[in-house]
Amino acid sequence: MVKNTGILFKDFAFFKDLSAEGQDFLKSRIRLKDFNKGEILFQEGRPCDRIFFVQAGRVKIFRTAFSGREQILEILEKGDTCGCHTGSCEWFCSASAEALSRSTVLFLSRHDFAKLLQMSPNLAYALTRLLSERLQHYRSLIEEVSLKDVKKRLVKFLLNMLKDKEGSANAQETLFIPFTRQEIAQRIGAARETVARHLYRLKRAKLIDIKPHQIIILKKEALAQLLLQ
Amino acid sequence: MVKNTGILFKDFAFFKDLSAEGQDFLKSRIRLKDFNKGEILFQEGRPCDRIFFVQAGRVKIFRTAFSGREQILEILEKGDTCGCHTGSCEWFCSASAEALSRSTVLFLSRHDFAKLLQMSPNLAYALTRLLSERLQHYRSLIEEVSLKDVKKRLVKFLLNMLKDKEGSANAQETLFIPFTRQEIAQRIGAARETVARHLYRLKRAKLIDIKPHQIIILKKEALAQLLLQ
DNA sequence: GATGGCATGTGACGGTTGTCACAGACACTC
DNA sequence: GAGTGTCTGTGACAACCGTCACATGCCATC
Repeated sequence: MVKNTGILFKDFAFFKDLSAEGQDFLKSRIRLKDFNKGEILFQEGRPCDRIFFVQAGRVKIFRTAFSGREQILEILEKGDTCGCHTGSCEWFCSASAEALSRSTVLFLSRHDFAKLLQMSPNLAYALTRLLSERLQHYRSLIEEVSLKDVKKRLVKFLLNMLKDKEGSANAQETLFIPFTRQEIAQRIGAARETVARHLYRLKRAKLIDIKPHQIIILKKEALAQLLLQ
Repeated sequence: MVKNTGILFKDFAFFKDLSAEGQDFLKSRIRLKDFNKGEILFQEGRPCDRIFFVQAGRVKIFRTAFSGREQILEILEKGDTCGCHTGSCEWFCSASAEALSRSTVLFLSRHDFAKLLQMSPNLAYALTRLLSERLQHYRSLIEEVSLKDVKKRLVKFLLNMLKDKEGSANAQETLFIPFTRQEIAQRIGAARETVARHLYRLKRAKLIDIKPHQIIILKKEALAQLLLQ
């Protein structure tokens, strides 16, 4: 079932301080599973009996309204893990998860993870850091969705993608966008059409250029300026 | 400076598993401070060098937009603590905090708290739980602000207040509302006027009744029904 | 009892945004 | 190359909501 678990500690900074005992336990208990694009890892409201770690691919964590509209809470990539780590008090999934592309995921039962936490105090400490970072991300998302209009949220999204890219410091940068307009909309809490409209408004203002799967940032400073209004 | 620290372990379930060593350390390092209504505990963006625990009163954690509009992220009461607990990676406050009423707050420096975490593995474990719960709260808030209209958010707010009250199971319940309309609006991400309008719409529909500082839930089931649309 | 400050209710108005509908572009399969 | 499905842009429209403005009510303080 578990192929090349050696890779485990390379991909997950999270496990790097695990004791030898903890490593053995982890290796013996962890399970590997592949998901195709569109497959559901778990669903909001269902019993939550295991936690997972993304080894490859991209997984979206999201909430769905009765209307069918979705809000993406976060997108997990290699090395990331879901937020359902409490020892015992959280019995139901507080969100759903779906693979955005073919993904490889490591699973551990809640029970085993709790045991692992008890065995390795360092791990609990590392977890508090990880959860704290997630908390900050959520705080920003709340502020944006609640207090900023779609235009600002979109610009912030583009500038964040640029930051993550951390490439050359050119004034003109090409962003490869691995998301559909629909997915961008669901991330920033808007409708697909509204996102398309704002993108073209930015293009007409000559702040960006739009190519298939790409967005070229023409005036980074001017975009940043838009956020300060 | 620290009067009757004995009360510490009674009010904070969080510290109950602390080792004797940890207790001594905590008692020697913790500081107490009172805040009047409206006073700022810390401000977004400023260096974040200490964490705090609310012993009495109510403290709002919030974000402010350039426009001046606020979104309340959470309200801390007796026994609660702020979310800025990471050991070293979070140097700036990711939100602001203000006392909603006269409040007594315990302070610990970041450095001391990190030391305490290292000393007491149980504490780190308890902290992961606490952060996980906060994460869930944030997930709900994001969904509501992003996917629900003000009417639904308001009804959800009322029903949550009813749940927290955990009193008698009467069909007709009186809620004491310790918030101004403005504060309710800032909690659910809306404008003061919109909240007032929706409240009166609910009153005209005979689902609630409105008295000074009180809201009487007349038809709990019908209110819950509104959320399922 | 008069005054001022604050919380509140209400009307008018405009802007943003979601929804519906449809057409074009593109990739992929048969 | 035809057909199919998905992604995308765009127009029309209604509705929700925030903002401004103003009146009212309540309370505390003097």
